[in-house]
Amino acid sequence: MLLKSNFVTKNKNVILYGISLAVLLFLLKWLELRFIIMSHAFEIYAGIIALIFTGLGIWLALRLTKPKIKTVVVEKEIYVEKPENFTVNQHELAKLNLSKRELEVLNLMATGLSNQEIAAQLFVSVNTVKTHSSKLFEKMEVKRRTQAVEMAKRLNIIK
Amino acid sequence: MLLKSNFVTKNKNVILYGISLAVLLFLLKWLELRFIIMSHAFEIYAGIIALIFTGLGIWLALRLTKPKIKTVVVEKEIYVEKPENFTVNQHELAKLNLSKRELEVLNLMATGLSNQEIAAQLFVSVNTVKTHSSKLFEKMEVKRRTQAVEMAKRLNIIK
DNA sequence: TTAAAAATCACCCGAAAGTATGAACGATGA
DNA sequence: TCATCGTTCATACTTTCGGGTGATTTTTAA
Repeated sequence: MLLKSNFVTKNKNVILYGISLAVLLFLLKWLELRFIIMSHAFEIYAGIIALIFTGLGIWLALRLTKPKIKTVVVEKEIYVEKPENFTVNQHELAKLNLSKRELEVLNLMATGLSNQEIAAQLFVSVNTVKTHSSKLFEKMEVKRRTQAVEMAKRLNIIK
Repeated sequence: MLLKSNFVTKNKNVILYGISLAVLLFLLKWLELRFIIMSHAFEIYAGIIALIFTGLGIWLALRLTKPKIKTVVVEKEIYVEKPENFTVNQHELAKLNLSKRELEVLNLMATGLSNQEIAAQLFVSVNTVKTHSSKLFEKMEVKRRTQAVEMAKRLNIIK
């Protein structure tokens, strides 16, 4: 049942064409009887056939052509929780011209460590840390470690 | 010249149809001469006309109609880093149980301001700012402003 | 209405932070 | 080779920060 229905659906156009053909042949037979005896009736008859079948062809073509499939890709944005794709802004970092050690101190500062703790981490004296921090404040043109950290995070030079 | 060329281009299909028609009529006339005397030749003739003009109709339709376009929308998921739609983590903020003023001080601290500057911003004395900061350090269980700011940013309670 | 919490301010003190200056040493590069 | 820069450290000094304590006033909630 379903198969038959499917067959009908699939061949709908072919069946319609067949029926149309049958109807037209009947019509033509009738026309033949009416015009066959008239002079020049044949040319008229041929013209009518031509017109009708041209129309039929057009109709068929419109039915049977498969539509072109145009694929439109719509980008759907999915917001992800800040993935760890942090990349250092090398340009800004370069502009600041910080030394390796100064940058280390800056990073440790950003974690909230005191000079004492930073000194312990780097195995140097507190005075050294102070020197580094003073120089990096100067280079960054800030007055406090909090400002330095804020700026560094804003410029994406530390995570 | 250009106008004429444009005209030709625009009506190319119509002209082609005209020419096809002329050729076909000539062909039909010839066929008429050959088959008119044969028995049942007329049915064959009509069939040929029908076939040819059906083909012509199909050809015409394919030429003259705009191609059908079926648009298929495909959603492509692209992952975007959460834009600056910073939202305060109310849950974490509530857990800390900070007062309005303490949160204000915390926010100003995060911008790198000193207690002196914060006091000026809030039109209170430095001592008041100190009191607020001390209490918020206690609530956040940190020892320094830098730690407080680091924690606050990590917990998404300040921008 | 009354108690608790928040906000305000003051004073003191020690710790931490930051400035200034100088010095020593090694690496780097013109 | 000489100058520069980075790193290290020290001393001395000032400023800022943070803890502790206490007090007053306002706001909020029970």
